[in-house]
This record gives sequence, structure tokens and C-alpha cells, in this order.
Amino acid sequence: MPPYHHGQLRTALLEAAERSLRENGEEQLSLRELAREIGVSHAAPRRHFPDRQSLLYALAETGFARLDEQLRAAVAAAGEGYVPQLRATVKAYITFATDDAALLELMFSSKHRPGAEQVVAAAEPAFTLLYGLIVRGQAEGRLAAGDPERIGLVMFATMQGIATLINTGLARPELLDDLVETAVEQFVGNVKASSVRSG
Amino acid sequence: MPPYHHGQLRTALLEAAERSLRENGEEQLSLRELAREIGVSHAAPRRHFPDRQSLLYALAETGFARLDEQLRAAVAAAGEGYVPQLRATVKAYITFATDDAALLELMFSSKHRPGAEQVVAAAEPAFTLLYGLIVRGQAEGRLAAGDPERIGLVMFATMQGIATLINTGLARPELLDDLVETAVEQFVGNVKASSVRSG
DNA sequence: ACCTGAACACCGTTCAAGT
DNA sequence: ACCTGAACACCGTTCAAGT
Repeated sequence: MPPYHHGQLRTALLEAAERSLRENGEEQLSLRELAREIGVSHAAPRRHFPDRQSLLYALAETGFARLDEQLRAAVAAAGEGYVPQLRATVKAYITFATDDAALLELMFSSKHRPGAEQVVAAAEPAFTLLYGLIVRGQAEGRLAAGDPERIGLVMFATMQGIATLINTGLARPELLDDLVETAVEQFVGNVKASSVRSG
Repeated sequence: MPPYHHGQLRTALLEAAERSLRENGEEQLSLRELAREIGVSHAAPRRHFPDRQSLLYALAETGFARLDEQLRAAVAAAGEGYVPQLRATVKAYITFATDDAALLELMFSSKHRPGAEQVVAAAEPAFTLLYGLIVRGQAEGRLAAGDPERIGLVMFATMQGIATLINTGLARPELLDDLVETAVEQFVGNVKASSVRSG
């Protein structure tokens, strides 16, 4: 018979929730079902997550952390060149986002209730990475001049949008590489035509 | 006392649902509550929408139709110039998308169940409009050459992503005009630097 | 053809009580 | 400090029956 105290319930809930989210989407995720799977009463999760939403927020937060990791790994593996690093970043982002569409939706679903601030904060490292990439691109004359934050937001928006299009079925997944390339060309296009000719 | 047959139940449901969606989001939308508001039994909606999801699909479809209308109106009001028309389109899209964030989410939420095909089909006119804008831009030497569908997808993605960023709170709404301008410059930037100097 | 009313199987949330 | 069990107020969905 199982012990009265689970001991790892918080972790177990997060793991089960992550799998459920990936497999069946946010709507299908049920606290009672997670509790059943784990073998605990339906009221037990309350100690760790006061309500369903707080569990979802936690998933979104770890999602942003993992996204940041994967982006940094992609940059590190891309070598020294600026355009290859930029391309790797864009591709890594979209790959992450299309690999777990439900998680991406959760991360970007517009929740304005109190508690979402932590999610916004969790998104910051990924933004900082992007910001650095832009500042460097401008310093090396690869990107057009301008407010890096604004350019970074538009870049992030483009990647996010491409992922959404693929996840929605509005763009076929096979187009991923083409779309990545088109996006990258758009980012570096301003300069490419005037001051830089080849990669 | 109300008549046994409502007569306009389908329309009444759609209107009430649209308002509920805008005010409280998709999760809060309840068929039973809509039925109560309208003054009909909780089982009555079933005649018109077999389940909750089909009502949501219907909202997404009319959303795309309205989006298309607003985009065309914006283009028509923008005058003859290409860049003004492009800018007006981008701004109209993002304005639509941020005016009713829940509807946008619904329109783009990734549903792969049967029934979503109609939603995808409803999105087509807006895409066609964009496609035409791109073909014209290329013909006039304002946009870089390349597969118009690919460029259109990336353009759509950029607009959609900017809207998502604003709706999520990752970008402040006041940045809207700046972000629109940055996006437009990105679209026409390739050409501006080499063959076209001024607007 | 359209709507009702009761019934079923689920939820999330709350709270006194147990260990 | 952590978990249970019963209770509450909601859902979506189904279906025989009413008009």
C-alpha cells in the first residue's frame, strides 16, 4: 500500500501535467485525472497548486526556461558566423514551438489575471538572448540600425507567428526550412542588398 | 410568456457567444449560460450546434470573414500608393487582432479535430488579399522576388505574432505603430536599400 | 422541425477531519 | 506539513417526450 505522504507530489503533478498537455491539450487537462494517475486524492494537488490555473502557469514558466536552453544550445552549435547563428536561433524557436503546440499556446495564451507576471518574467531570458543577437548584428553591420528592442520584438513575433501558422495547419510543416530562410532573409535583407553581398 | 419556438435561436446563440467570448474568454463560455441568457432550455442549442466546439468553430469562421472585410476596407481607404496600402493592411490586421484577443486566439488555436477544415477555408480570403498585395509589390519592384506564398505566409506570421505579443503583454500596446512601421520596413527593406530610395 | 426536462458522468473548489 | 472524503455548484451531452 502506498504511503500516506506522497513526498514528490509537486514534481509528479508537473510531469503528469506536461505529458497530458502535450498529448491532449489544455482543455483536456484535468486535475482530478492527474491525481488519479498519480494515485492520490483529488484534493491533494491543492497543497501545491491552489487552483488549476496556477499549475498551468507553472507549466508555462518551465516552458520558457526550456525554450531559453534550447535556443542557447542552438546558438552554441551554430559556429561563429552571424547569419548561421541567427538562422539556428529562428529554427530552434520554431522547432520548439511546433514540437509541443499546446505548450506554446499555453505560454502565449493571453492571461491578464494576477499571477501571469511570473510567466512574463520567465520569458525574459529568451528575449535577452534575442536582444543580444540583434545588438551584435547591428554592430557587425548585418542588421539595419534602429531600436533593438523594437526589432527584437518584430523578430520574435515573426518566429512566433510562423509557429502558429504551422500549428494551425495554415502552413505545411514541410515549409519550415523555407519559411525560416525567408524570415532570416527579411531580417538581414536590408543590409545584404547594400553593404554585404555574400554570406 | 415566451413562445415555445424561439425562431432565431441560432443567431441569438452566435451573438451571445461572441459577446461572452470577448468579455470573458473561451474558457468561461458556457452553453448552459448562453441558453439561460436567451431564455431557452439548456438542451435547445443542440439543434443548431451539436456541441460546444461547433459553436466555437462558427465563431472562428465569422471572425475570419470580418477580418477580411476590415482588411479590404483599410486597403480601400489607404489610397493608391503601395507602401501606404501595405501599412494600412498590417495595421488593420493587428488592430482587429488586439481588439478581440479571445477571438483571435480562437481563430488561431490549433485544433486538428475534424471540423476545423471549414475554419481553414474561412481564412482563405484574407490570405488571398495578402497574396495579391505581394504579387503587386513584386511587380512594382517594391518587394523582393520569391515565392509569393512563402513571403505572404511570413508576412501574415509577422502580423499575427505582433498581435500575440501585444495580447500577451509582452509588447506594450503603445508600441503598435512603431511595430507596424518596423514590420513594413522589413517587408520593403530589401528593395528600399538597393533600387528604391524614397517613398 | 424545434424545444423541454430529467438523468448521467464528469469537473474545480472548499473544508472539516485524519496522520 | 501533507493528504483524505464528503459536499457543493457547476459543466457538456444524451434522449425520451412534448408542441
